[in-house]
Amino acid sequence: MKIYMDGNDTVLTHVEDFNLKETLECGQCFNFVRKDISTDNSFCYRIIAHGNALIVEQDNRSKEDGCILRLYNTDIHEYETIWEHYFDLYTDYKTIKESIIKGSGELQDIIKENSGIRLLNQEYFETLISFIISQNKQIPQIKAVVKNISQMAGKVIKDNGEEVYSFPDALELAKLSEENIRECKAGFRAPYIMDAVRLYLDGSIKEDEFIGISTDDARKLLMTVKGVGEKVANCVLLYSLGRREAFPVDVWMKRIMEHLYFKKDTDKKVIEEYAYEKYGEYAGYAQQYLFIYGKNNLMK
DNA sequence: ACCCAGGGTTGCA
DNA sequence: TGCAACCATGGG
Repeated sequence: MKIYMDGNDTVLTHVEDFNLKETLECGQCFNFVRKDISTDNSFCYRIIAHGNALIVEQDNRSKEDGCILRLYNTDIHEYETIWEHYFDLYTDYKTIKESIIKGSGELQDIIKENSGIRLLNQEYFETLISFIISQNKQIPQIKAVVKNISQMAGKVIKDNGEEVYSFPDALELAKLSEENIRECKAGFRAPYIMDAVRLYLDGSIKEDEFIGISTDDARKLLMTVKGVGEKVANCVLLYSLGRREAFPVDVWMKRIMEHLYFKKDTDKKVIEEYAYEKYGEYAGYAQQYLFIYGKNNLMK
């Protein structure tokens, strides 16, 4: 990978195993919009993360040498402090993909076709609230609630001539009433969000509490929040706390794993443990490919 | 007028 | 421990 500045933009070339569309639209992230300047040859998105807004474009014309990414109005410092980590760009996906294919040949085609999916490293508090919102909702609705909450409690960010809003931190969110949160269309999840904010601010689930504890203990700690069960906790672990062995099992992952391996109705906890035995530290990555597999083969 | 959405809690056996 | 009703809201 090569990095240089072009005017106000940071440009990355020879980026391997990276696809912006696959990465954003696989259900791990809700704080982005596709920009209408996307074309057949390039995809352009605005992502809001870590208090910043980023317009990023992937040019798909140069596949042999890896892709080209343009981060608009972004200097190298911002790239290195925020986006390199966010996009998981220092992780070698070749090894990961080879390891998964070795144990699961049936995923080979899917991994080759979607070889650019990356696991993002998102902000912990935002991820926690977002996946509390996600329960029993579809992705467009989740995105709408995230946007509503940001507009109500976040900070204004001026980005390329437009005004957008950051996802509020815990102190900003704490200023809202449960009724305010309901107005954002959070529905019955509003008290769950209140509970998460309360526990975050009293320190019991802040980031530091997760340092040096096992993933099982981390999962249990997250599940002390009302409205956080196994699935939501695993999403938070996987997408924001760097626990790449976490394996969220939702209704679809249950169907997919039953279809591929169990051939019968199987408890979600059993599926999660099987995935950890089969994929180990790469279980979370495998989950992304499995989901695409299911989307292509089982969902209609 | 239904039914379901990448769930979780509560209540009741 | 297991199961199913219920939870707001929007879209098919």
